[in-house]
Amino acid sequence: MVPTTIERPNYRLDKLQWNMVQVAHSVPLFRGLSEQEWGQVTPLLNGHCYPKDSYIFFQGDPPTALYIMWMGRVKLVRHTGHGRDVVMEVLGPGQLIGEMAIFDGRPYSMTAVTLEDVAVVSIARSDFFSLLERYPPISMGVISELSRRLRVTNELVRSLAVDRVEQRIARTLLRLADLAGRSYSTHPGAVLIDMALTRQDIAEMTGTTVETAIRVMSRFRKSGLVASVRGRVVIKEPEQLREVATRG
Amino acid sequence: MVPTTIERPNYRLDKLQWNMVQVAHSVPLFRGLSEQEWGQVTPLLNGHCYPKDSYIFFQGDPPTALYIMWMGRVKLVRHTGHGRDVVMEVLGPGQLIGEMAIFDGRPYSMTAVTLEDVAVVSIARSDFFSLLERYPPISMGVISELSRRLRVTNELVRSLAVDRVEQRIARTLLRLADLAGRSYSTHPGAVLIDMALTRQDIAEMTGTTVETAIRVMSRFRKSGLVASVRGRVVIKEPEQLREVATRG
DNA sequence: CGTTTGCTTGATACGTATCAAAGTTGGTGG
DNA sequence: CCACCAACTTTGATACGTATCAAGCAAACG
Repeated sequence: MVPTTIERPNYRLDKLQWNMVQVAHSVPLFRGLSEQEWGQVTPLLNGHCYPKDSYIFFQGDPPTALYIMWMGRVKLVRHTGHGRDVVMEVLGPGQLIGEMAIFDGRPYSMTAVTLEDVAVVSIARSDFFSLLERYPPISMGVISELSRRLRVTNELVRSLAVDRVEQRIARTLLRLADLAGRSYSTHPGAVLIDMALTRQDIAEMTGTTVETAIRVMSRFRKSGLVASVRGRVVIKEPEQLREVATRG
Repeated sequence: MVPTTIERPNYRLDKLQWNMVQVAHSVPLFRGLSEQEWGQVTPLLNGHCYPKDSYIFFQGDPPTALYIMWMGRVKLVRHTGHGRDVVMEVLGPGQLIGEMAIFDGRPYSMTAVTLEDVAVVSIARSDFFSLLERYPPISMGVISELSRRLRVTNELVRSLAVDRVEQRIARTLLRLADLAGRSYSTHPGAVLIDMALTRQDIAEMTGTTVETAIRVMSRFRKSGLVASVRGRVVIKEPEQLREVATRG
């Protein structure tokens, strides 16, 4: 069986029709704007497509644009001196990329890497500022997204500070399941984490090494908690995994 | 020598005169407002004082007010099940406390504990929202503060994920020196971190145990990098400490 | 196909947590 | 002023978790 059907999203990126009105309607950031205001906003939006495993921007780049996820998922990676990168977050449709850098003008603090074929909408830095000034609901959207991010990151800090690798990985899997989970027919209650995810990724999300991530995942597999299907992780026993995540 | 002079700020909290106009002028959040707008804002502000080691709010409390630091410092503590608390951040004058909770209405995600005598200004949740809607510069201020916090927290995540305890503590000390450092006459170049700071605090800021924090600090002391003076840390050799922080 | 990329397992060393006990300091009240 | 108490600091012995180094294996890919 060729995995192509599961690897590729069900749209052809190169033929994607950019309907900015539709974009403006479905992106949370623009919720709260009136019909007329949408008319003002849409001309400022630019559509872009990126294939899997490509870079939207690099850590250290000057902040030129804010990106809004439209289709697919990206990971935000923080590079460190010694090849031990850290994945800070995985973002999906509707979420913002690069807001911090855009806002304070400092370079992007992370690299945005696509996990699959991705479509995004960008707004030039200067345009974004004029939107912020003119439309209070947009500020609200930004604040809301930043708050959410801060909460997620705080929880990550807590987990890194006090949890052991096993718990951190369990937590991460459950979080990813929330983000990209679909029910998986084989097992009742089983959840497929529907995104390309290497052990290296898991290691970088949990602040550990590939080998340790593999060992933990193997242990989970042998206990029947998870399984791997075509490079994707299936959580077979969400409840038991949750137990692992919370026993400390 | 009585330590009172160094323990207590140079103002008497109980006699603090709340001049809200002055507050509004010097808090970054209100920068960008006109004279007239200040007049609208100040009636919504309430002054509070807290002695050292008291709680402004607890993790889990319903979000009733946003606080703006005026004098002194607080730490934001995340409690975990097993007595291993995590200090997420130390905040000083001008910074916001509780914005996230206020914004999304979920309970405070951390406990705010005063590190010394503290004066804060509070705004009721509902009042804060009306300010946000009416005055775009305030939204900007909130976004700015959230961005800053997110950057700091991201760096903490990176550090917890890849650095060893020694480096994490070195980094933390340098960060605190930036925040609350004053030059210390004994040594040229030496910096006194002017806040009450137990080894327990250091441990909770770096995701380790008291014992390990103590061992590392002892090592630093024996190498002449730091010293302890009346419960306060002096960085005697900032450059060497920076070297420890960045070698990895 | 060969080559790359990701996965897996094992042996070993190192860092840090944990448990235990004693020393130090600042504050309190007699 | 001293004695005492509680909180904080220190040191040591030991166990455990995880990183590191080294190999081999499987699957994907041009």
